[in-house]
Amino acid sequence: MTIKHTISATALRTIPMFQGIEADRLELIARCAGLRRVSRGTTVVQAGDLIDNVYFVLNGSLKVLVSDEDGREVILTMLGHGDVFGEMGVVDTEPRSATVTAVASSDLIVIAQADFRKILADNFEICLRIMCSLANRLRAADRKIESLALMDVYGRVARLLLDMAETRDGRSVVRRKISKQDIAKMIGASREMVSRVMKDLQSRGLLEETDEGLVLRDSIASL
Amino acid sequence: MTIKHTISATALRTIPMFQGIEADRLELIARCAGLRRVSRGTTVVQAGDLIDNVYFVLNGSLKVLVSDEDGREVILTMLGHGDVFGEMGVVDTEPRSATVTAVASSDLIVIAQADFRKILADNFEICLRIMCSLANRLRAADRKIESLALMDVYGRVARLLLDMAETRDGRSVVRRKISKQDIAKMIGASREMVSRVMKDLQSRGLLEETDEGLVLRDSIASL
DNA sequence: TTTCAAGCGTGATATGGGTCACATATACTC
DNA sequence: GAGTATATGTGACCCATATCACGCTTGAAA
Repeated sequence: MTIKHTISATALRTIPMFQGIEADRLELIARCAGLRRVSRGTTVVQAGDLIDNVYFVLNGSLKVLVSDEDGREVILTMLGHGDVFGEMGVVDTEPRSATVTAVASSDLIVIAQADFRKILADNFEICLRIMCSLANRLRAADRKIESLALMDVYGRVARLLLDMAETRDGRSVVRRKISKQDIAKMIGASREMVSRVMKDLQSRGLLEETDEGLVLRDSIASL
Repeated sequence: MTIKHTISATALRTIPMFQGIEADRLELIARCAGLRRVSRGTTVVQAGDLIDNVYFVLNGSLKVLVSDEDGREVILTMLGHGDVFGEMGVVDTEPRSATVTAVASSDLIVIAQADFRKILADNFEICLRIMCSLANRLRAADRKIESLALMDVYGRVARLLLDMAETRDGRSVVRRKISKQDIAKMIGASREMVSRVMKDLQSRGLLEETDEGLVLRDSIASL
């Protein structure tokens, strides 16, 4: 595991969590922070591990997943620039509840748990932002529970695509490249079913594959 | 809506969140707190509402639920003594994401959002505990996602019962009274299916209805 | 180039579990 | 105690989806 101890306050500032924090405080934080680069496929933390560090994603992409004894997986979230993980271990002593794996090579800021706890104690603003991030993840998780319990695979695919889309000159477009395998794991469906559903959505004109990414028609929202 | 402004620091102290807080600070907190009694069926907060208050459950029982446009419901969690809700509104400005309804008459401590934000700023300990509670709820939500995505109704019923059980002279027993309707809504299944599954579990001796409550046999865990 | 691993498309088949349709039961209100 | 809602058992039906079993593509490694 390669950790360089050369995080500048400037690098920290690219993370929303640390924006607007006074320069001298940020300097102190930077001093506890390391950089870790991971390549595609690397597992950063494993479910069941004891908690060690808090991580901030500088760039790249990672998936948070749990799997059962037969190896079937569910992807709980995808993480990208600005996201935090491992912060739950700072406030209690439970082991990691999920595995985090890089789906593309990524740069992570690493801060030891104990250091981060001090940072929280000294920076109420960061405390609030961590709470805010937890609250948002909880809302997202609740929405996922809702969709698993109430919607069929069509609806779940549609919702996922809409959630991943950004507005690009008036159209909703999913830029991020994601495999159907992984879509399936994110919505609790089989890979085959996702294939069939997406093919059908394309033939109905609700979805179009361009080199820009997946373009969604508005009416996909009503599925 | 009946709110009495007569919360004593002693009442606050029954809530784990406030245990171990110094008496004078607790006194200040008590001064912003009101008491609200709600009877069975009362909806305390409604999804979509703007956030107003933070609530702590003194006693009773409430359910947190979301429903879709056809009125089909999912119960996200049950709340009981010591639980908090509405705290997510303190850190951001999203409207309420779920509805909270009393399933038995309950007493709630009510604190206005703005007051609670000040309390957080002055009490790092409470800040940490709120984070801890958010983290635990997130873990529980993730577990629920996992079970919805990977387990069948048998497994989900079994897991729910085990989660609700307490150990009572060597046996796992579910004391809390809960309707099969609500079990169904908690695990994303139909009421009928829950009936059938539980009947089957009883006939296989994995589950027994006594006046103590539902007694679970250990082997139910392997479903 | 060959090769190996991952991802993908698609048909056929089986089934878990939702939905409908009742009959019963239990409880709460007046 | 009558009357009205709310929870429950149970059978029949059938449909949305998982699963299996292929063969095809693509991309990276060797």
